[in-house]
Amino acid sequence: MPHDLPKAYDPAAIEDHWAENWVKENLFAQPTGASSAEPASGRETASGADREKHRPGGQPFVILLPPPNVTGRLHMGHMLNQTEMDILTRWRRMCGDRALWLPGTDHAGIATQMMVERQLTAEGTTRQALGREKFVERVWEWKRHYGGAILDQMKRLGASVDWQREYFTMDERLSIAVREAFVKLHEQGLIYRGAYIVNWCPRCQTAISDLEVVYDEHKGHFWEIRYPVLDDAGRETGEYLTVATTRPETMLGDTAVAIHPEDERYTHLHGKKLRLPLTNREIPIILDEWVSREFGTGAVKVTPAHDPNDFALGQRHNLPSINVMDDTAHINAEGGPYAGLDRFAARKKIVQDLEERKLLAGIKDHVHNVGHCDRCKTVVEPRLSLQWFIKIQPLADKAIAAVKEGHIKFTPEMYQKTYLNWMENIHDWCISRQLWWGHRVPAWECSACHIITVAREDPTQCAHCGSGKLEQSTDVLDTWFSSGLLPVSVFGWPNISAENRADFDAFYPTSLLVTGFDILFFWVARMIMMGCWFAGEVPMPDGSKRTLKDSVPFREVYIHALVRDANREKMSKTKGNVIDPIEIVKQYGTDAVRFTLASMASPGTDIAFNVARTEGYRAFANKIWNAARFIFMNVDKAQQVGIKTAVGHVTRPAFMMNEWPTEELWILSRLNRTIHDVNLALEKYRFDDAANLTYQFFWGEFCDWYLEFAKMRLSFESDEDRDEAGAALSTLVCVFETSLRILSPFMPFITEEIWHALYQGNPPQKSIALTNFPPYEKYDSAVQTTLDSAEIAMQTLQQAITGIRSRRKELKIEEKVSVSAKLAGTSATSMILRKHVKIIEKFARLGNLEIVSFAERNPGGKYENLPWQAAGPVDVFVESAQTIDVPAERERLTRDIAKYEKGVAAAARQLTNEAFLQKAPPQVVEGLKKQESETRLLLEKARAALDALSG
RNA sequence: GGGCGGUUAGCUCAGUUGGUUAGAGCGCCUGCCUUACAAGCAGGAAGUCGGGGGUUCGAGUCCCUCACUGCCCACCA
Repeated sequence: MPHDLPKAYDPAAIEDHWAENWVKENLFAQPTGASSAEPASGRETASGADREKHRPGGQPFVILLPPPNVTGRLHMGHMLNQTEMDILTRWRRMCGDRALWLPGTDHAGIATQMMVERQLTAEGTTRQALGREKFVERVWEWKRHYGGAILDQMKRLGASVDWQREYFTMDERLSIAVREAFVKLHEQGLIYRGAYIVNWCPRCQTAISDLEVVYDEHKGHFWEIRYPVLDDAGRETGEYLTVATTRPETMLGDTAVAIHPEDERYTHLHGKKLRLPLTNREIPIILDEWVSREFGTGAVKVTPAHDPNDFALGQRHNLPSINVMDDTAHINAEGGPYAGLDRFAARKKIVQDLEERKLLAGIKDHVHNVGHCDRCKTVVEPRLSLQWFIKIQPLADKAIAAVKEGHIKFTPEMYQKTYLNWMENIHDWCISRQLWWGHRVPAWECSACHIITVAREDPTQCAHCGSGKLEQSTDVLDTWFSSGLLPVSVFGWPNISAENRADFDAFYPTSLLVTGFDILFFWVARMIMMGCWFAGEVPMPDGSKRTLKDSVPFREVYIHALVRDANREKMSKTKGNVIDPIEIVKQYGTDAVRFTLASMASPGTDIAFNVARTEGYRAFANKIWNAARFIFMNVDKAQQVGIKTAVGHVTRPAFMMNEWPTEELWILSRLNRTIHDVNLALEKYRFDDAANLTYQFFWGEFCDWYLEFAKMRLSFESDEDRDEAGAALSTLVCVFETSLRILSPFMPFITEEIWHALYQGNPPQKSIALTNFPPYEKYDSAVQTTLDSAEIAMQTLQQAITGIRSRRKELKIEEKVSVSAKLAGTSATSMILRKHVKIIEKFARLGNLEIVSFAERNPGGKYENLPWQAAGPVDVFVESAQTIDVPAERERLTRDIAKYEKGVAAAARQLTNEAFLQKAPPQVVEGLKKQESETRLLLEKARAALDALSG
């Protein structure tokens, strides 16, 4: 029997099953092409205009999953990222949009190559021994076997992606896009090849881009080296020019020493030459204003092949460049006696040799930043080498305009500034890598004329001289070159033909990008540049020219925070504080972990992931589970006496609304408000607000109050009881089912399980994910008035009940003991209370309840000598056989009096202020007046009570 | 060196355009196995909103300043 839920919620028992089911059923596949022309549902929610943006059914909502590395394992950052995307996608799908969430993996050049190389090392071989072709084959093999494990993990998390559209960045169709982009940019003169200083990783043996270098502060040294000054005949004059360097080994490649032209210390050296120690080469002294007179010794050794600044100097002064290191940062033949030494060994030896020759003037401690390879942490060597670059300015210009003109919106907003700042100071992008795994650069060098041919199809002869001796460049492209193209390439670019453009027309630009700031420049910025550049060439569906507005790869970017450990430390393998999401999921369930992440995801703040929080949300899931059990139990009871409980609507007649039980009107009103607020929160990417609102509604209102109230009506004894029970049950089921749909984007598993059980195996859809997100109802004013007064009534009841309970506790009355109590209020309040005497009696465990109006509240009889307790609009009076704890009572009252006095004084201060009365808005003044009089009343009561106690 | 954040209860965090007595979860204290749930229920304590100054009738919220803290960019050898 589907209603037979186990007593305790056990996520492990339900989640795997649904995760598999969703994939198997292909539940979230979005068919190719143009809209299925589903009519607009006409649903309306509160924020009218805002909702219009996407609310009409059938509008595309497209998210590209930031493709994880094919070698990747899921970490908390992924899980946060995916939870956010999934919540939004599920929500929009349920709102009637054509939601498409597109998954894939990235070939991740360096990372993957490293992985397989490590494997080869273990086997006692190397990629060089294997050869390029075999190696690449090997990587493919690896990818087929182990790659994409992360997507399986993603399936386990219930990500509602379209698995039919899964891509890999090295897929043929995406490779075609990469090639087309390269060739086109080359044709446009925006790709060039040249010898420049690039960041070189000696371990990876490849160039890397500026972004892939991370700088660490390093306590190093300044070595001050004396370079002998030569006279015109080339003899040492006995004078020395001292230079300071942090990398002495690069002196082997020095081709000058630079000084500031106006540095008076060195004026006499203008035009002179120096002997470069250890190599005996003669190098000139050059004058350049770039040199800072204050820094170091004011004389800079110039090594154009190993430093970007020196390279620029070399260009200005026509200096030769001598590259003294090989690909592995060992000194090459240019280094003479040092050839073959590793750079650091060479450094040591050179310093030693200089010292022996008395050419070392000093060693100073010097703290400076040293660049490391982002991937393998090896110290990066700036090095002259022949690479491919993108002349980035024209692309950056468009990318800047796209954002400045508001075609792309960042959330949180501040990232727009970060983005623009980077984009406005961008440098040309080195896109070639000396790796084997990746997209080959489509350029061929002719061995006859040495001219390069760049082509879409592999050329058979040189475009320049016709020679057949062509060799393709051994370089591959930066991984981010291909991922930068994804928004266009996944929808078919560059093959956009009349028959073949349905996807592009329907889904480009994508709606939203959800990602971390760590790849803002790597990926987000590159996608914007490439998207604007290439999509701009694709005409609009109607044939008109595509403007920048529709060329952007996405309309919005939501940037989320970092997930840290419970102590706010960055998670890292070396620190050993990495939390494996899969482990946590096994322990607490996916739903609880998702809810944890969502509830903590306030924009701009890092998330300190704390399992205590997850425990709390597992408890929440358990709460939902047990609410379901309770409801099912009653539905079954009803069924036994012949009452059928339909799911999905309230059965009480609307025209009798005023007769409905207060709690029903109240919960419907709260539900509607929750729907409104959750929608609003999700629109603003306030996952935390949305989650907390839902939590508060379900636990704090639905379970704590409504369910408890409803229990009083759920009796199936007499016929009369049964009618009432049936009606109560149908409202209960309706509200519960609606709550499940609100919860479903956050907690897809438990809601799916319970929802199916609710329908006893005959659900109206295959999944709760395919139902509608509850629409916010805008009621007409008569209905709204009824609901509003129900809210006031309910609040009064809650305050009365809580007040009595609190009073009982203070009087140390045992919970089981039934006592008498008296409540007083205004005539309106008394009326509400009288209507609900039974409820109050039950909830406050009273044997007798007397309700009076303020006018008649004077204590007497058994209540004599007992103080009143104010509970909002109600005065509470509880009988007690026990003697009162006078000191405790006095303490409480004194505390209250102090609080009230403070409140009254604060209010009075403002209310006697002419300026406030004049300038503050009337409702603020009114509110304050009301508050003041209420507080004053409370104060008087408390004082009277204290007096009574003393007297 | 330049830029951007953060500082609110013991902990982790909310707090919309300045407006009534600053909230939540966890933790803590007290009492309850009340037949959906002890992963629960009921009640309770707890904050000079980092310091100082200013604007305003009114400041957690706006401005200035200081302190501490985190991140991003740059990379003068």
